[in-house]
Amino acid sequence: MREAQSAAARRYHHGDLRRALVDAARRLLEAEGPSALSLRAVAREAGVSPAAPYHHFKDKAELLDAVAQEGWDILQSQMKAAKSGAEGLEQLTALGVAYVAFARENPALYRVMYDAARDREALPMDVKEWDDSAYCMVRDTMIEHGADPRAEKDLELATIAAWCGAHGLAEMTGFKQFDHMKEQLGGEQAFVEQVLNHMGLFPRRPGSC
Amino acid sequence: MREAQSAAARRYHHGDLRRALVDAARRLLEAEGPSALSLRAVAREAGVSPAAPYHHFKDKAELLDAVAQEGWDILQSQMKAAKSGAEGLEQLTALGVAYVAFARENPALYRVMYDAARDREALPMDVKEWDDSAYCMVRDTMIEHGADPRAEKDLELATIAAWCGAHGLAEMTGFKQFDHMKEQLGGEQAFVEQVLNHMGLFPRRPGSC
DNA sequence: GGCCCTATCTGATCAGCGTCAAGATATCTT
DNA sequence: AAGATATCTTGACGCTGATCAGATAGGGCC
Repeated sequence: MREAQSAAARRYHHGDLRRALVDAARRLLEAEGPSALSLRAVAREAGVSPAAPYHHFKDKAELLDAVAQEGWDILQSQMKAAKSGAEGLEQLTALGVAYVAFARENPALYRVMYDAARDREALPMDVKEWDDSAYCMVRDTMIEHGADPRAEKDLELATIAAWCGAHGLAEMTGFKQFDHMKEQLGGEQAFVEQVLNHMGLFPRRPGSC
Repeated sequence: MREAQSAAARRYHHGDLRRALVDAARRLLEAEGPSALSLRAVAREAGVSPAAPYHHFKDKAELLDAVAQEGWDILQSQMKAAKSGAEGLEQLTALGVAYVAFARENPALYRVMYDAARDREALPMDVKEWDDSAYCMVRDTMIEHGADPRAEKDLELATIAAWCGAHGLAEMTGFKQFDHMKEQLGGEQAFVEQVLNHMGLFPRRPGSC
């Protein structure tokens, strides 16, 4: 029953229960999906009583926020890797693909992340100032490939449009309505790339097109 | 305690409890938000015992699916109205604005709609065949304004891209990160229009741009 | 080293949830 | 009129998030 805990973990005073709870939550999330993620189940998984988490988190929402924050960190690092794995303008598509891939490979985590953002505005609030944030990565990539950094408004709108498009695609890629198209294009990856290319990923110069 | 019910509604046999339950659910949803939408609360609001709904819906999810279906119907009719209130290429933007406006004005309902779609694939499955569906409205509008109906794949990809973009924008427009930009543009409506215009709403002809 | 203070964890408890089974009641059919 | 059927109620079960008093352990102070 307690094989999931390390020797250190089963002491009365746990050592780092906060960490252990977040890990347990992520384990449960992956194994059982978001609906199974009860605070009591997390406590059970971590091998402590149902009331123990309340010494480390104000309530369930605060635990979920911590899980979500880890999700943003992982997403950010995967996008960083994707960017450096591509060249030229394809970096933008690569960022989008990495975003959607993360959401598709970690659907439960991605959902927790956005539920936290919606319900409690628990997005990293400094997302625009933080140099490594997904937001800044997209914006900077646009600049690196010719977007005018002085057209600040256009640049920001284009970044927002790209983010929204990626988020929408991430949530809808799994819809069965698109199965036929995915098949026709030779897989989900190709489908995602094509849809991304149909979005205005690159900022429009005034009067272009 | 029972003033919410009509005379007919308070009989032992309700008459049309199914309808009353869906209405009660929508009332609760608007008043208290999605988290308050318990089956027991819906039954209470309809003036009926907690077990009564089970004679009309298999479980809570099936009730939510019925609520979601009404949401799609309303969204569709609002988009139809928006299209006929605009001219030329602006019809496409108008469709997008109407979509986002619906989501913003009925956030709880919109969320129920997409949760149903995600968790139980409870989207109107014939969305592509149904002439008045949002999907077909967008696709047909593109054709009416010069998109080549024979480039079926491109057309479909463009429609999907538009849908994903609108959905993403609908879910993210409320984020505080964008407040500065909304203010700068003179309101949320203008913000939505601008972001939509930065998405590739219109299908790309091969080689354009 | 011994002692107390404080942070941490447990166990019991509460109201509310989704769901089900058994029984009561009204409507429909014949 | 009577029996069959659909509908609703009552009562229960196990689960949830949350709170509280009490048990326990570790760190700082003498």
